[in-house]
Amino acid sequence: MSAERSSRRSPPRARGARVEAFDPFGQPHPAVAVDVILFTIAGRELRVLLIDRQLPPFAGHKALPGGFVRVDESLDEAAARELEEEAGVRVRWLEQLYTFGALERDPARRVISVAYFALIDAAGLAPRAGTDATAVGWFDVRRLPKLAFDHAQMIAYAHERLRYKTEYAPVAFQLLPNDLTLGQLQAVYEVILGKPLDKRNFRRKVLGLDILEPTGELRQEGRGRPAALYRFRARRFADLGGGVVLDF
Amino acid sequence: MSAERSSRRSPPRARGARVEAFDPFGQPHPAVAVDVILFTIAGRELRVLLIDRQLPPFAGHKALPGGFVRVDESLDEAAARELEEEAGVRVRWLEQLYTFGALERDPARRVISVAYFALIDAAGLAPRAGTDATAVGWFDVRRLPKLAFDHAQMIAYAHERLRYKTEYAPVAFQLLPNDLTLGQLQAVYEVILGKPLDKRNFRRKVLGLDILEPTGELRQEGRGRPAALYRFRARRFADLGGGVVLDF
DNA sequence: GTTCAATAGTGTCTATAGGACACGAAATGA
DNA sequence: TCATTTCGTGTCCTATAGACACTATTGAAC
Repeated sequence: MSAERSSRRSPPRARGARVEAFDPFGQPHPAVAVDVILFTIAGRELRVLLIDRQLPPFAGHKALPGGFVRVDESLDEAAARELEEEAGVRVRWLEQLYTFGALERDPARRVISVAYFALIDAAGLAPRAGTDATAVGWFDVRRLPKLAFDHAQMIAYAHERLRYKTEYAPVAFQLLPNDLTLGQLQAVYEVILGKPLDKRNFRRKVLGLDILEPTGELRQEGRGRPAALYRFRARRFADLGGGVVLDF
Repeated sequence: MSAERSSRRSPPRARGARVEAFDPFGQPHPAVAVDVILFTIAGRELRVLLIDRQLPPFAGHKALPGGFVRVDESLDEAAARELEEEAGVRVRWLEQLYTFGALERDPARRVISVAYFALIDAAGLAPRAGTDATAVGWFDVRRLPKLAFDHAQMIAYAHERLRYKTEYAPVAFQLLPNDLTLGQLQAVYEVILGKPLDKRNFRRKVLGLDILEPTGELRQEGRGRPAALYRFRARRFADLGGGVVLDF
């Protein structure tokens, strides 16, 4: 939701007053925001990026990065921009999740929020606080703090979509570096799905999909026998099953 | 789409001027609309409901029913209301499809549109023109006229979602009366999926789902041997796989 | 340098789901 | 009564996925 998150355009005002946007004919009108659920994998946990809200409503609560959509940018652009501004994170791929439009989801005014979700590999784990948000951090989706607005619902829905999508589309690769081992990949699947997988069945299936090519190199994964490295053969993200590829 | 569809709140104005909504701080702001893709089955075709636009932009074009979201209604309510006002159709069930937010999708101003889709059985085939729209009609999805805004894209996406959903959720029942024959049901599946299905495999699968109970009656379907009637055991729509149940 | 601990890598059997496939039964209309 | 239309039924085959256990290679500890 995101009301008043953009401090740039949200001067302090009286609490309790319901302030609305207006259409060209002077009628009150819902405002439009985007919120982004950004997942990563670390420590065998699925984590989501949250920021600290500074302004009411929900000042002091954790919230998803997000903010109002500008009139000169698309929804996809707004989501990518807010993620970069508020969390200092650039993503290659975004997918629209759902649009939340309940009347009282923002207690201060009527805001409709288009939720997006995105995935990032562990290398992007150190987000810098952006201009708008002071603190940024990663939280285990199974142990979330109290969240502003309906952000808990958004995260739950995003997690569900991620689970479904993992079953039929190669989205899990977004959570790993380009070169990866089958052990890493299986660990990612196990974290997302929340259950252990059989190693032999997993390898048979993944290798049968013909989306991995061996690099010929080996990698030492802690101790133990070194594992063969593979590279994800993304056909320009054509088979990610929807979503938006950001080209930069 | 849907800009200026609500004639009630859209007086004539100069062409070409880009009129925007404003947020509480005087900044230009996107407006929010809903559009509804309503499908039915008739004449072994999948048909979609379209209305005639009266006002620019795209005056004279066919368009989806839809309009601006009011500040005192949820998105779901707005979609149901517009469908009833513009097309005289009440539906029991709606599902949010996608939110379209490209900059130039409405040439007159910035409008973000939340698309919904809904299904209705053939008994609802005679929609009355509502207050806003003069003419309402059903069109074969394979042979659509030129459409306003990005409505052709919306319909294509809705059709795709309907196909996917048909494979795993019992949505097809929305397109048939309460009491139905397996022949009718198979015909609906064949129209949605666009391919013939094997009768014996179809019956084995559907009956194995345990969602149909025989009423014990027979129905004469034209000529030929009478068919057994079944009733869909909707567990309060709990297994429709998402969407909004409207209770009235 | 031997042993231990940790991870990598490999094949078979079985159960289930789904696709292909053809004919007799019951009704209507000519 | 005959031709036409739709209803209703069972078997085989194949593909997919789950269950299941052992050897190989490395680093660390002793």
